[in-house]
Amino acid sequence: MKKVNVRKPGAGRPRDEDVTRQIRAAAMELGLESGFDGLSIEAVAAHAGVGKTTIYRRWRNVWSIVADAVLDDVAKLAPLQEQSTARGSLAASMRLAARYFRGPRGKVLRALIGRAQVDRTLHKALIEQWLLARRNVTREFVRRGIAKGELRPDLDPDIVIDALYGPLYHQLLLPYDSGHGDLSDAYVDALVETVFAGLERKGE
Amino acid sequence: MKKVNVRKPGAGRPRDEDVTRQIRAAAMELGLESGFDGLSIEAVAAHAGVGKTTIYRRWRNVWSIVADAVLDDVAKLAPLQEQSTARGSLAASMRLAARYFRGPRGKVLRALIGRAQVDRTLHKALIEQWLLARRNVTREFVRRGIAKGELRPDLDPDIVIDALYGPLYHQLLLPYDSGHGDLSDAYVDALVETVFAGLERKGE
Amino acid sequence: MKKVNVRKPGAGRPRDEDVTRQIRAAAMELGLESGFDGLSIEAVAAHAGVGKTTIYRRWRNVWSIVADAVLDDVAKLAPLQEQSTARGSLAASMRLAARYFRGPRGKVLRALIGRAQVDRTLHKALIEQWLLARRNVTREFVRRGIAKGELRPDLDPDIVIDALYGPLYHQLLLPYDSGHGDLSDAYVDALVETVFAGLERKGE
Amino acid sequence: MKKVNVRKPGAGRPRDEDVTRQIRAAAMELGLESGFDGLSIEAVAAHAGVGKTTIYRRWRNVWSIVADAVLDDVAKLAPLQEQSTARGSLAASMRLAARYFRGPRGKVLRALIGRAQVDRTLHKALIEQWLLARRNVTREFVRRGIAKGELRPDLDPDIVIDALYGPLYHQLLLPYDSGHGDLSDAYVDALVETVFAGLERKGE
DNA sequence: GTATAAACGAGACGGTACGTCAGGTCTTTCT
DNA sequence: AGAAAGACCTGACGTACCGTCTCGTTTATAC
Repeated sequence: MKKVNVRKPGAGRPRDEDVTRQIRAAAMELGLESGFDGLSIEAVAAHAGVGKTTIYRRWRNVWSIVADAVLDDVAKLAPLQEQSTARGSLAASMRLAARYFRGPRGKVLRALIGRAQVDRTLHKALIEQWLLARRNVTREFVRRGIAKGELRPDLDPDIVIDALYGPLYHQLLLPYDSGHGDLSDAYVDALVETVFAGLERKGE
Repeated sequence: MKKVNVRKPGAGRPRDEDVTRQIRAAAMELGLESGFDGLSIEAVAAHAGVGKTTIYRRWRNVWSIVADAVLDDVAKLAPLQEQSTARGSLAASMRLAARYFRGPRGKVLRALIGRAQVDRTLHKALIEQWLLARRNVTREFVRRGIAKGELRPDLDPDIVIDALYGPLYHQLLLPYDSGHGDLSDAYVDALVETVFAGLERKGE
Repeated sequence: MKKVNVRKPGAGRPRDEDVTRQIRAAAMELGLESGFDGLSIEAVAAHAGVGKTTIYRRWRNVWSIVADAVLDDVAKLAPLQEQSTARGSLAASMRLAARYFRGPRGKVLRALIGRAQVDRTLHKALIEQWLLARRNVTREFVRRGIAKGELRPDLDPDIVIDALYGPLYHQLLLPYDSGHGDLSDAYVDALVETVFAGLERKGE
Repeated sequence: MKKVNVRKPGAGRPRDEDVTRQIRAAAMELGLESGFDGLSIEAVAAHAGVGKTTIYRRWRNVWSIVADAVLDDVAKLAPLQEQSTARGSLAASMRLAARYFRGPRGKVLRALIGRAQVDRTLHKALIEQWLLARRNVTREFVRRGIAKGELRPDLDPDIVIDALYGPLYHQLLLPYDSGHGDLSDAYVDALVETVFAGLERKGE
């Protein structure tokens, strides 16, 4: 999302990285306190003590700033966690994701996913830098589970992940408030249990 | 979402329902052809050949018009379908939902859910008039499945529905384009199969 | 300079003439106190307590406002004065013009003529509404002087007026500060005397 | 107008006079082809292939560049010409001035005088380097004419010059397009004739 | 029938933000 | 130390819409 600077070096004054950070911070701060809707370049510039041009030189619109700020530290904030079993890895990682969703950054992610429905570039960035970055790792959890005989051999990893994470995104974006709609660890555990065991009544 | 009209009736010229329909239509048309982002009251008014006041008299903002247009015909366009088994009912209804998501209205729903992340009123309307309206019926499918011994007796209906529909919304909003990311009937069927059977390898 | 409003009447809210006057006044006030250079639409709007659009709806740029304000009351402020002789009429009118040039409006006129050198529309407006409006009357003074035998019959009225008023504009725009460079009545009188009598030494 | 360079010589890299000339030329070229209004330092720098700083090091603003370019060659381009009689000297010099006014440089002079109405520094420069430079010489023409008995002994040289040159500037800045408004030689001759002979009908 | 009252189209109004341009300064590297 | 490049803050540009407010007109009920 950041403008790549391919240019013969040494020409002109270099971009000030401090300024870049200030802008990112200002955008997040303003967004979190007064809502990401109505977040304007003008306000961010003022709050960061920066000219508008300085912002436009780096990003094309407000959402790019926010996306930049969020996607920069995906890995740190909602990490994936491998354990000895596939079920363990998935459950642990889902709990961490749910925790992230519940926190203040969850609000930002919601706004970002929301805006992405109407902004192709952001949509692409989100899928590539957020979704697929995580899924590529998660798929391996599933594959290893299958290989080790833990999981059914005929499973499609992506469908498995959809069945587990889909509900999480659903609760993030459309929480219908029904007892466990708060993305609690209990909800995650119940969900994992349900999906792993299946819906059908066993035996006889 | 529509402004309630508390007034002694018969006084003054009545609202023209044709005008209301024209505005709704104009909003949808403009949104579908040039994107719901950037859809402005001014443009809708011009396209509908109507004064701005006439719109503000009925709705508080553009998104209310769109929500109104969409939520009006939820039941008709993505109906729920009961069959003899819970699995049958759920699978059939999910296929209809997926079809709706794939169609032109899916684009609108995406935009609406997106916008709702940042607009409390819309968020509430969407959950109540769209999500819960459907879920209340769907829950019965699950309950009857349990009652009939078709499904595990310890299931939480909401978690079941999350596990089945969550992936659908996930694919609607963040399609990561991986083979079956197109909300096809095949995807729905694979998903149903996976969730119903569970992930674990059955003992010997 | 004012936008002519040819439109079926009764359509829409009418322009507010008070607002128009406020804007004109604000422009003049700001210009006189802080210089017409650097006079911005934004400042005028702020000072008049008016939105920018409201200004753009009436004029295309700041100079049009000023021209509008000045040219509106040309006739009142630097009137032409007919007397019994051509010389009397010309001298009296020139004194009034000089007085106008000396006053606060002279500063505005200077700025306006200055700007006109670089703005075709303004140039045209100035010549038509200011210069020719006056000259058409002044020419009659000269013609009548010729008819009455007061002035040489072979004179070209325009050259006569140039010889008399040219110096006045010259002193307005490029005052070289040389004793009588202040557009005083004495200067006007000396000028009239010199031009009327001619430069040549009369043959004995 | 040029920044004077009082500095111990040999310290650092010397100013490149070629660069100075390029900038002057670029300013004139851009001004003549796309109007002196809207002439920007940025554009001049780009057109001259020069950094903005390099310009600011020499001049304080665009108009200083233009003034510099014009005033540099006043003497060459609109010279004063002494002849045997005062009338001859004045008429000849006025024709040369009129020719200059008509030419491409006249457009620049107009713009400069225009801008000077709103820019004190430029105003001062113009009066000193252009107007007074010429007038000091012209005054001698008049004085000698008086001394030789050619002209009335009671004349004020400045008023004489105003009466003759005033109309020229008037026609330059506010050409009202009336037959001879084109600063032609014929116009100059008619003007000289009129002013020298005076307006009054002679004797009997 | 004639008030009265609201809806309606048009468009003016005070605003906010947009994205761009230029101003003048500062900072870097190269000459 | 000069020069070219370009980042930086500032402030104005002219435009698009916002939501509110007149206007004159139309369309209904109620007196």
